Amino acid sequence: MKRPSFSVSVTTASQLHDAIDRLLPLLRADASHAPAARALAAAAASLRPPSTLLSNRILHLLSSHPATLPDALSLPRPDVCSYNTLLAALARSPRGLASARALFDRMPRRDHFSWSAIVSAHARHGQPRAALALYKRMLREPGSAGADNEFTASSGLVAAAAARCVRAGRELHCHVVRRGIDADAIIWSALADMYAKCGRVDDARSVFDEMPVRDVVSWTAMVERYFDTGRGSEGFRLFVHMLRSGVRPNEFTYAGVLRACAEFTSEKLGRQVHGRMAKSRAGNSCFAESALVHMYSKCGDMGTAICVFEATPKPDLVSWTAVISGFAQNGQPEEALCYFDMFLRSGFRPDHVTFVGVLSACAHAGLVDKGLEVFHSIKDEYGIEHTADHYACVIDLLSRSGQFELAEQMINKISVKPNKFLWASLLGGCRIHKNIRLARWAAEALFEIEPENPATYVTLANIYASVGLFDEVENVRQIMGSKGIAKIPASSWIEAGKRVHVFSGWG
DNA sequence: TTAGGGTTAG
Repeated sequence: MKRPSFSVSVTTASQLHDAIDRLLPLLRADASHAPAARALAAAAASLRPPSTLLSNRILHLLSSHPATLPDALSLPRPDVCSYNTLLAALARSPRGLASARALFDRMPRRDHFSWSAIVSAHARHGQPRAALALYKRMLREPGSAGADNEFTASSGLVAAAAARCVRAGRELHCHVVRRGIDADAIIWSALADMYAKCGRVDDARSVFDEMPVRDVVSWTAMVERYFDTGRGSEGFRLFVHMLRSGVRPNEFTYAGVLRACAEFTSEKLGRQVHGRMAKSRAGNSCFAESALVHMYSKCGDMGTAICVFEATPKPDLVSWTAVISGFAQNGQPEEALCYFDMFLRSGFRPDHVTFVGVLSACAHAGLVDKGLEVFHSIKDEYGIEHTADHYACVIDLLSRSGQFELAEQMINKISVKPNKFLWASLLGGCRIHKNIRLARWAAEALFEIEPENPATYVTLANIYASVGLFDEVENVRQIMGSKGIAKIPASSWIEAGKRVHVFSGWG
């Protein structure tokens, strides 16, 4: 039985204000403080004379947790601030958009607090176009000419970013500059983010360069934008620039840069970053250390990866998953499964990512029964829905071992949309076991997803060649040529007697 | 004019 952590014995207005200050963070974190909040509300209601300020603060307190939000909604709303408080609370709750909008529409009066809350609510809840329309409506609304400020403008920018609408974003940018509301750091961050989300990384960089203040977060965000768009070298260059500017990286910066080192398999840079991390407090987070494990395993150095893991003081789910997946990807499935056992014995609960590692280990080790057992346990034992990646792994497992009947059955009753890894796994299995019918099926699906990927054509041609279907090989070659997918020198398709040799690469 | 609204890194 939990002891009540908060006792209500307050009578004066100032005692009530103090009590609200103390209770607010507690209630936010834990619904068990709901009775204390209700008691404060009762005490405030009996106070004479009544105070609008106090009742709005009570409203704020009660609306800060879903458990007490209904209490807040039943209280009187003396002024626009009361409405705004409830509006923001509804906008924060996962399915609260409709009720937030209904409240907004019923409000007797609206100010810039109300508009920024409703615009950002629509942007956050997947309705960015509606958010932009509301922003425009605000500008037209009689009597609200001065309503837009840096708060409403940044909500508008979030909406433009979410809608991937660079036209609206640029308009807002001009508007912000014209109105002179570009003075604070948040609006600059929102501007840079808007351009980046609209695919204009260079514009985001221009905004970044003009920012009046840049902190570690804005630097890290800008570096990440380069990585996310595949512009690794610019990202690394900006990271070095950041270090030279004297900005100290934190664990987010390190994790992002290491992830990029893994992606671009830049082991040398990764080791340098590791060296720097070792000297910094930020390097001590298990978050950054997981990124190190991931980087080393991506670069094929499981020895160092495991050293980093063993030295992590408190490895978490992500650290364990990085090790398990690392072993699986580096052709050491037994170690992967061994670490998975240790992980389970340490009392952790795997998540969907952990299972991708475990299943791919089973596939690499050819452990069909174990893999199927794990696959079924994901849903039956752990209550986790199967993802497209789980299916891809299990199809890999089945088709590598030639169990095409089961693989086909599974694909036909799959509960998610099959991804390219699933079809590529099936195609790979068909190559080993020379299954023409399913190879065609897989290749067709891959052509739909990635019409330009030469690997699919080459694999399919290889499969045809392996069973002597040379006309089909020629057919594939011609399709590739006609689509201009890759320049294939005729010498790459050498016909020697009755054998066609298909190279998997060309210069 | 106290209370309520806005951003960026995994």
